Amino acid sequence: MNKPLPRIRDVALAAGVSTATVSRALSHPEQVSRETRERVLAAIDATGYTINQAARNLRRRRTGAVVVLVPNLANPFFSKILSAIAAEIAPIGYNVLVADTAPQGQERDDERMLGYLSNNRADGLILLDGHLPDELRRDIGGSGSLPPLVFACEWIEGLATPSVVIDNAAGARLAIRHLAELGHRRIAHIMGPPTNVLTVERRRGTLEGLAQAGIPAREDWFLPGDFTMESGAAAAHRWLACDERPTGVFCQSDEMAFGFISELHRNGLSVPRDVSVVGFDDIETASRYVPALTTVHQPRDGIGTTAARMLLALMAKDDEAAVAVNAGERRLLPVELVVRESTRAVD
Amino acid sequence: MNKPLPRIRDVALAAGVSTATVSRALSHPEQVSRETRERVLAAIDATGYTINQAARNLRRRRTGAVVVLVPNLANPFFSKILSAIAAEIAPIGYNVLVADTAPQGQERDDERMLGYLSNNRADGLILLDGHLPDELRRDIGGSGSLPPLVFACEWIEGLATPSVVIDNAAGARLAIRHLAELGHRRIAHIMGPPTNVLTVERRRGTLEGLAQAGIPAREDWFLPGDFTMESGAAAAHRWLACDERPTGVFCQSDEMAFGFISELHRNGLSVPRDVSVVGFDDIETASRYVPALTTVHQPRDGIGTTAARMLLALMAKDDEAAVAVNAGERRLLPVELVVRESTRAVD
DNA sequence: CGTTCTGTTGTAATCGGTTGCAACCAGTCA
DNA sequence: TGACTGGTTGCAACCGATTACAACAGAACG
Repeated sequence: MNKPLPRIRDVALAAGVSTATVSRALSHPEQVSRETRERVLAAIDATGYTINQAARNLRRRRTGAVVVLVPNLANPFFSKILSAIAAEIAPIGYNVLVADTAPQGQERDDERMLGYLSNNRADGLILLDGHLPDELRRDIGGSGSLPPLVFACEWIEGLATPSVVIDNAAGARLAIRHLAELGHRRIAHIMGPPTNVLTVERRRGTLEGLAQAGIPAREDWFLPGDFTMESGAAAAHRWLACDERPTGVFCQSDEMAFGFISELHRNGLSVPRDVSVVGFDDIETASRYVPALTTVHQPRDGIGTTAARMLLALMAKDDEAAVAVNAGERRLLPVELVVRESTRAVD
Repeated sequence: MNKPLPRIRDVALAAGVSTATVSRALSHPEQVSRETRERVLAAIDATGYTINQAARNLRRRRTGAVVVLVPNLANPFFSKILSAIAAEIAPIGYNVLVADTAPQGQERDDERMLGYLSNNRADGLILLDGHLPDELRRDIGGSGSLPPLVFACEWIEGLATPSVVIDNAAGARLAIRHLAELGHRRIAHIMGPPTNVLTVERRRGTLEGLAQAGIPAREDWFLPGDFTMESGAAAAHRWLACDERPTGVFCQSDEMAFGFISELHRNGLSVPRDVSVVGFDDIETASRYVPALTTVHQPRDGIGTTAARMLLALMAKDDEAAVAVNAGERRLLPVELVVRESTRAVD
């Protein structure tokens, strides 16, 4: 039933050449005469040979894989980016290996995460998670034995690593300005996890936006959250409890906006009638929510694609100098505000 | 900068033993005396040794990877299942390799997909996509050189392959019965892609449900769709055009329900006031949609977890007979209806 | 015609672990 | 004391590709 797979030797035999020639016909076709090449290809066809990646990788001293560390695979925001990365990298012949840094139901397993990073596991690394174990931060900083690596979306403050990110502060400013232009003066702000870099940046942008609009910031209207729908719902209760309710709310993620809006709905309130809401991310559902969500658009495809291309570039060049040049490069992708139905002018 | 990684030989040297002993200390600790084992572990620590997977895999004639074929990574429904699979498989020491069978922006690349299936790419396979190239179907049917494989969610009619699926027809019956019990007699049905097995099953369940409720099926109320929000929106227009509009709509996916509802909303209609809507899947957003969506719940975690465990079991046993027993096993997971706000009794 | 060059092919070492087999040791038993 | 046992360990042959190097043939050249 499980007959042994044909090896390169079998192909060589069938084609009447040496294994070296077969190997070259596959890896460096230009080094083989047309005639032999065709004979080899025919033999491969005849034998049904497929290359043994493990052997090739061992000899070539590489792994043929790119690891993508995702904070939460189940989150559509990340899976879309992952999808774009895969679409870019897989056709080149690399395997895309996903690692969920915070798998559901399990606690973070730093041990295993570190395992992914050792450079005999992958030839390249894309990190969508800026929240890494300290041990690793040290590795990245020092010249540890890490493969080329690119951050996407998130990053680690103070580390000069290539990364592709959006202008989070600018996005937040856009959101606030939009609300301000609609006449909102009492603006609440639902935030992400306190230690998250995105939270910090968007918070900064929010403060700047408020300042630009001449609206004094009220810290008690900066509500805690963690990017999830549930935390958005929790924030809704805090909002309901305000004695002077803000008329506009900027949520640091679309999912929190959904949670917020749906919880208000359960309490008989409606958006944008009773309050205007702006999200952040522009995930797929945003345009099909009720009401369609006004939000800050992130080019998720672009993020994934760009990160993948940067990584491939890094992996391609062994040239130390060139790598050094790119070391700290931070590609900044533009954000834009998409105005839909969830915001309206104050009465 | 890029000093060579320590090899097993270096560890052996440091510990004063042979490479064989180091290898055994790692792979078969019980075969090594406690004393030596500790010495080896200390040496590993001291040298910073990490095992070279390519070498190990080559020698062990395995790949250490499990491939998951996903129809659409960007779809939260699948990414959640993938997440569950990863959570189950990664801790065991396997790499989880994802392959998007229909990557965005690119056409299906059957050539590459087949590459993933050759058993020197992965030790096991989980297929979330029942729509496979013919060439492959043949491989699965025959005793080709495929690794153990499990279908999840979808499957291929007529192939005796282990699979974990939900009772799609039962789910559809539940949905229809619910609408019928609320007094709906004019019921529309928005379907998935015609060739999809899920579409077929759910359509069958729908017909059965209608029959059980004594409602004659009206084929002109079976609207085409493809599981996406956009197709749901398109169906909304067909519904609007009906001269005698159905009062209840069963959508074969939550996303189509979102599309349908949001498009009605844009046209000034509201759910469940003007029409009751039932979805299918119970994706994360369903409970936070406005209105919260009544839908057929799929245990996505359970699907992923079960599929992963079945695969691991298959991979573990070399026992041909045992494999044969499991060959056609179809694990059926239960569905249930979650009643929320998007449905109500007819006036 | 001898020499050099170019293009093609084969030989064999190598990548870095794993594991069958044999050697060895100490302890047990007759 | 010698045979035997069971537990540890080392030797060396693998796994299956890649590639440095050498060999060789034919072309081009003086």
